[in-house]
Amino acid sequence: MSDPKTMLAEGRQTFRRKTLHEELTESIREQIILGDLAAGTRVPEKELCALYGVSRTPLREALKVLATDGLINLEPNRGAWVSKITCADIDEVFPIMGALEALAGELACRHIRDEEIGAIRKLHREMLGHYEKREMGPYFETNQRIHEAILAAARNNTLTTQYRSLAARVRRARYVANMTMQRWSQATEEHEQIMTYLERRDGESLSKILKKHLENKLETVRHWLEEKEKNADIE
Amino acid sequence: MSDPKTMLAEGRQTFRRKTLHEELTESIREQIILGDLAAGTRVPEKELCALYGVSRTPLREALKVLATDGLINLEPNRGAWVSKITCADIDEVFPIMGALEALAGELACRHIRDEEIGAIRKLHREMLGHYEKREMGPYFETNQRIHEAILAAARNNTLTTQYRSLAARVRRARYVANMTMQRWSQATEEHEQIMTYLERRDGESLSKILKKHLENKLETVRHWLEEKEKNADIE
DNA sequence: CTTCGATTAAATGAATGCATAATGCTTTCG
DNA sequence: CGAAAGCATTATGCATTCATTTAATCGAAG
Repeated sequence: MSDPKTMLAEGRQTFRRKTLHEELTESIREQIILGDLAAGTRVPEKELCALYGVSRTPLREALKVLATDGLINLEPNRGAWVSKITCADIDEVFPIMGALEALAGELACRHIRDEEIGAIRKLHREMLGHYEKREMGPYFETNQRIHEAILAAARNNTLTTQYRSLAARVRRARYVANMTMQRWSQATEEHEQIMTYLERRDGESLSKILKKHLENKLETVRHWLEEKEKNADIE
Repeated sequence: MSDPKTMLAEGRQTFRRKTLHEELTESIREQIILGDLAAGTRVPEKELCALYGVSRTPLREALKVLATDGLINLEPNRGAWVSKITCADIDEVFPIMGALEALAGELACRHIRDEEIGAIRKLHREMLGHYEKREMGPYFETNQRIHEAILAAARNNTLTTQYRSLAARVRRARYVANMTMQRWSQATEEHEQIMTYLERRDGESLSKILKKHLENKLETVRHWLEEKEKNADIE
């Protein structure tokens, strides 16, 4: 897109001084995604201003941006919250991510170069290693990099942006969700198929399996969230 | 999502006072979509402030939001432009819209009620009337309402939001693009099929035809934009 | 005449201050 | 003793002001 941030990303970003509100947006977004700012907590402007040592103006601009991204809720005269993830949310978001990943797979098969497939294959093997050692954290990490690589191969910046924006909203949940061993092995199997279709450049099949992969992922997160919401009712 | 704007939409929005920056965001967004603010024009803060009679603070907040929506480009210390629509842009955006509409169709078939199908059928007939009378403007209008109705039937607010955001970015082009008669009749035929599959609640087929519909739409807009960019090169 | 540089004007980035709406507490009355 | 109303405090919305960057114009040197 004609968005300067993406267009000039590689060439200029390094020495382009960022404005305060940009840095704030990134920083706060990260805090939310990583869970440092827990879902549901209020975000008083004054407090964050003190924390970052800035005035309210750039902070408020950052909050507006995060609100349109869906990470924060703003209500006039009532302030800002870190938006909660509910079952209803992920029921909405995962199918969309599925559709986007399906498209990404289709496009990737058209555009991907051999060396990129090689790189993904490597990531895939790495992920298998983590699976066998039951290293959940590194597994997630590598898993995410694979999906990012497929997105990159799709050569559609807007698609990447949209996907990331949605992913950020649910990532907090995905980090914590404990997969059952059964689901984990199933996911790994799906990834095997993803790899196969990608190497065959079979866009249609890749598209389908990616969509299904997301549907299954939804089930995992869903179960976890239902438990959590049940517990939350108690307090 | 847990966005208060959507959650409280029916119940409270009517008597919830809007803030200045919200009104500004809406107003400017509309101006851009309708083409009152032409693509590529600079948007000096001072000028818009004078126009709306507000200070720079809420205006700047509105611009930040529009920038994340992709309607405006912001470059630090250099100001804001209404983002241009290039061929590259629509090549990126239309496939995504296709994927989203396909999903919408699939979900709609699961959730749509008979009376909703009836309403769409009515819009469909209305659109056919505009087609036969060659009324391009009303045709577009009705066409858009049909797609909106399908989205509504999908019962996925996030999907609707995402779709609208993308649609806004290309709508300016779609308004102006002149369809050839051949393309126009093809589009009408596609809509006939859309209607059929929707009434059969055949999600898979509806999904496919909607995706294809968007692909064809892309071709139309593409041709028009290529012409335009050629002309633009002259100046 | 062209080009490089400096100075100045204009526009954006950020901070401060003021007005207003919302919340919590106290007080009073039923 | 409980509930409602009024007041005080706090936080947000917006305007204003100050600082920094960009760019434009004018002048001087090659």
